[in-house]
Amino acid sequence: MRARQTGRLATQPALTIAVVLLSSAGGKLAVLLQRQTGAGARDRWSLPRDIERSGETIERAARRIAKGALGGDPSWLEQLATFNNHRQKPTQGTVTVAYLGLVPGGAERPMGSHRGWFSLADMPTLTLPEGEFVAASLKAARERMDHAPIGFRLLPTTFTLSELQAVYEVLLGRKLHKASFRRALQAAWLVVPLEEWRTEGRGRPAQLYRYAPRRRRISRRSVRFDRLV
Amino acid sequence: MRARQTGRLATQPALTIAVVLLSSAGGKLAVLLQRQTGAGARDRWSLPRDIERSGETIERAARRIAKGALGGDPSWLEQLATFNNHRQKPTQGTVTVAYLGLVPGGAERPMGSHRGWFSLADMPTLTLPEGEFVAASLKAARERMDHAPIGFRLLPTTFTLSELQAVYEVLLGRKLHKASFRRALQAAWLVVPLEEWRTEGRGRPAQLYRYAPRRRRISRRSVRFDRLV
DNA sequence: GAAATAGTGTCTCTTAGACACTATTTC
DNA sequence: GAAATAGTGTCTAAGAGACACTATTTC
Repeated sequence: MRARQTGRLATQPALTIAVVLLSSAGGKLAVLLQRQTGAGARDRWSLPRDIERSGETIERAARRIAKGALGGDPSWLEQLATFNNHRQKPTQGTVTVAYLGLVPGGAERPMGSHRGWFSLADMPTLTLPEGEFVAASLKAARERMDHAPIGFRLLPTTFTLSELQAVYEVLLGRKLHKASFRRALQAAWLVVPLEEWRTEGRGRPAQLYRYAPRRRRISRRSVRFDRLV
Repeated sequence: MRARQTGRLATQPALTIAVVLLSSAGGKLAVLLQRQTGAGARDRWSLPRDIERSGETIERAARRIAKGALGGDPSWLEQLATFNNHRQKPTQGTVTVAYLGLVPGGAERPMGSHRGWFSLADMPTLTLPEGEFVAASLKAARERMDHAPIGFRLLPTTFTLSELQAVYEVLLGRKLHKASFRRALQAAWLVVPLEEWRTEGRGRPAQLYRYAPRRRRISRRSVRFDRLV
């Protein structure tokens, strides 16, 4: 039952780990792409990815890849799913574990010529599997946004409530009611106001807030049949 | 960059796929376990599992394993996550993809001596990784219950509303209000009543229902901060 | 002052949950 | 009739969204 000495029948190439790094920039979601480096690499953008190293956990490999692409740690890292490319014959047997990483946005780094943030709307065409990873990451972010503080991980440590609302509007795909949004936020005891204000062009300066969940309300959630597909 | 001919450095054993099959029985959730067969197998219960076969999709492998354990297809099959057992030295490098399968309950099959349904409360001790798979499957079922018809997949095609409510109460971990539960169900247009009734011991017979989602209400869902941990 | 953005008070409509019932069965 | 389960009508309190404001900035 063990792998043959030839190493062909019951073995397969080491796992590939790909990381979809999402951030918010200017009211939109952005994904980090990089040009493939090395000799035989074609000149196209792709997700940060690498092969798992010997003795390394999948989780640690994902963190290493994210760190290598960002220069720092993401604020959130979570496994998405495992795919195998059964479509393409040449890469038959390739198994990729996709991860979702969230990066505090707002800083708008340019990131150089071989690496950059691309708005999801105007993104270069990726390979079919990589496109699926990005789609899966969006789906996951939207599904988990009310179980995990996804919105807060996409923003820097201090933010305005309008910025927070904009992130949630992008994730939900629709406009939210301002007063209602703030009431719900206040009732959940998730943010604390700072004694700082930020002026952004015209208009009244907005107060800055920090994510600091305080009281853990016993979430007496009911069944939500209305969200079923 | 390709695997060496020796097949040791950049390769690893084929993927293992494990399937957590959940069902509802008597107001409780049950998981399907089987005794390991074959020569070197120790006499303990474990999840249905197997190695991915050459050229087989992970998804198809999971379906094959589920079918082998059940004798039929599960009503729901979904990838949970991919784990590697970094704790145990001998199995270093073992990568397991865990799947969640839902099985229509109510039939209460005994399933023989080397295979059976175990209530989650009084389940034999599993290995550490397999225990994690079961825990992850419960977590996933609970998290996705309002995005996917988890409750309906755990019940046979016809069921009473009390049975449905009991399933959701197990998933939520708390009692639900009967009138409120039925109102929400009716508003979502998810079930249709049949002209059949079932008598269960004492009490008024219950009308049977069938899962048949009709009108797709435009789910104008708002942000739910109250569910954040 | 105009335009733009931040932030709030009040009203209404929906809905979850409580309460109290009625209905139909077995014993 | 008692006990048990199914199923419903009504009230209340909470919350989401609409509307209409006030507040503070730049131009």
